[in-house]
Order: sequence, then C-alpha cells, then structure tokens
Amino acid sequence: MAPDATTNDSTAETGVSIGEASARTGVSADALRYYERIGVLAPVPRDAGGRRRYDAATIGMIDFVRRLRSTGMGVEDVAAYAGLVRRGEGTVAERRAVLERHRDHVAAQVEALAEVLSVLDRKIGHYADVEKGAALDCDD
Amino acid sequence: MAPDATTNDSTAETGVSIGEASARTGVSADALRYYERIGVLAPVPRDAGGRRRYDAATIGMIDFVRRLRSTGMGVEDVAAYAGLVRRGEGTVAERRAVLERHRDHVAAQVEALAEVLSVLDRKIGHYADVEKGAALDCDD
DNA sequence: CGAGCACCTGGAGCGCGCTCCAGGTCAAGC
DNA sequence: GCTTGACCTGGAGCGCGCTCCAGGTGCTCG
Repeated sequence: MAPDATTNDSTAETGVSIGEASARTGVSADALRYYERIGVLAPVPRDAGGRRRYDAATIGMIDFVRRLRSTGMGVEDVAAYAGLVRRGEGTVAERRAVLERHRDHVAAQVEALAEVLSVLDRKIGHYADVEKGAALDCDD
Repeated sequence: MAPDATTNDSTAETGVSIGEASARTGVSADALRYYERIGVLAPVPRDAGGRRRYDAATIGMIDFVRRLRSTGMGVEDVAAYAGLVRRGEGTVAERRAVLERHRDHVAAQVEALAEVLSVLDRKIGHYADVEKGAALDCDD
C-alpha cells in the first residue's frame, strides 16, 4: 500500500505549507507570519527552500489562537499564553489561571450580548406593533 | 414644593450638560461630540453660551447607541440607523429590518462565544487533570 | 478682580491588528 | 530556457474609533 500521497520521500517532508495552513484555519498567511514575528507562534520549521511547514499540533494551536482572538483576547495576551505553553509542564497552573480569567471574561460578554439581544427584541416588537396598528406610537 | 433643584429658571434651561450626559451613559464627552459630527446623533441643541444640552430622549438614544456599538455594529451603520430614526415614521419598517439583521448577528456572536466557552472549559478541565495526577499528559 | 473650571472648535495623533508592497528566491511545467 | 506561482523578508500603510491637543470663551466663586 502507498503510505501517503504527499509524503513518499525518504527525507520526510512533513507538515503543510502556509497557504494550506491558512486554508485550514481561516487565518490569513500574512497573519500567520505576523503571529510568528510577535511570538504568538513559536518559530515555524522550514523546508529545504526556507518555506514554512506547519505540523498538526501547530495547526491546532492556530485554531485555538483564532478562538481566543475571536473572543477579544489581545494578541499580546495570546502571545503570553503561548509562551507559557512553550515553556512546558511547569506552567500548567498558570495557563489554567489565564484561561479561567478569560473564560469569565467571555461569560460576561455572553451575558452582555444576551441583554442587548432582549433590548433588540423589545424594540423590534415595538416597531412591529407600530407597523400594524400605526397608532399608539410614542417616540422611538 | 420646589419643582426641581436644577431647573428653577423662568427661561427653562432644559436638559443636561455633556459632562452629565457622559456620566449617565458611560460614553466619553469626546465620543459624544464625535458621534454628533458623524451623524450618529442629530445636532444637539445648545444653551445661550453655545454649550450642548442633552434631553432625556437623546440620553436614551445614546444608551441604545452604546448597546449597538458594544455588539459590534460599526459607527457608520449606527449613523445610518439613527438617520432613519430622524427621518421619522415612514422608516419604521426599514428600522425594524436593520435591527433584525443586527439581532441575527448578535445571536450568532452569542453562539460563537458559547462554543469557545465550551472549548475553554474542556481545556481548563484538562489542565486541572494534569495538575492533579501529573501523568497522562498528552501535549497541550 | 482673578482663578478655576467646564465647555467649545478643528484637526492631529494613536493603538490595535493586521494587510499590503517591493523586490527577491525557488520548483515545476511547457 | 522561460514563465508562473507560491513563498520569502522588512517595512510601510491602513481602517476603525475614538482620544488628545492647542487655543479660546464664558460662568461662578472667593
């Protein structure tokens, strides 16, 4: 059986290109290079030609970074967390603390959004009322 | 009975100052002027000395604007909505459509945040496990 | 009367997080 | 051999949403 269509080389060219990593994670290639520069990602290994190769673990990390970013964690904070991950086992408690703080932050966001959601629903309902019986209109 | 401590003048100085409006809404005075400039707020009436006076309805609008902003609606979109409000009754259906679209947007945000929340909880739980029996650790 | 304070205007500046660009290298396909 | 395309680097540029500044006005308080 052929082992793998993309890796049948003895010099084990492993991982995927930056384009592929971008496609898989939804993070732009520019952003990936930027993340590496500022330390959100550890220096990514290169192939013979100096091109980046992203392994599965790194892809996973990028995906997690994307989630953190999407919930409003600043790139510096993400870089700090990533630094802990890189420093290894001794930082587990600290990593947990960082994530717990961020979880609380996200939970607060959800609450705040839910509140706005209810305000929107009230307002939409009000508009709907005005549209039907265009009468008992107050102001907004 | 004294009618009101702040408004016992015959020339009816109505509404509150920009500082007061800022304090009540949590929106900075600079932002309030900025909002007026770009049309998020209609031109605010002035007192004899050219200072802005915010009435209750405007304070309410500012509060709603703050909610829209906090849920990621861009200032231009907010200005567009505010423009509809200013144009009056004929725009009710359109306003409703805008808010419904935004509500969907916010609902999607809530869903996305909730998903990240669960990922965070899993990860935090995993870290907690590692901390207790520091053994069956895989990688992250 | 002088000081202090809140407010005014127009415009410049800024922090964030990328995004884009110029100029170059390399590998593959025609 | 030449073109095409994905990738490389360092650094400049940008869109957003304010924020800050200089320079000035006017009210109030001691």
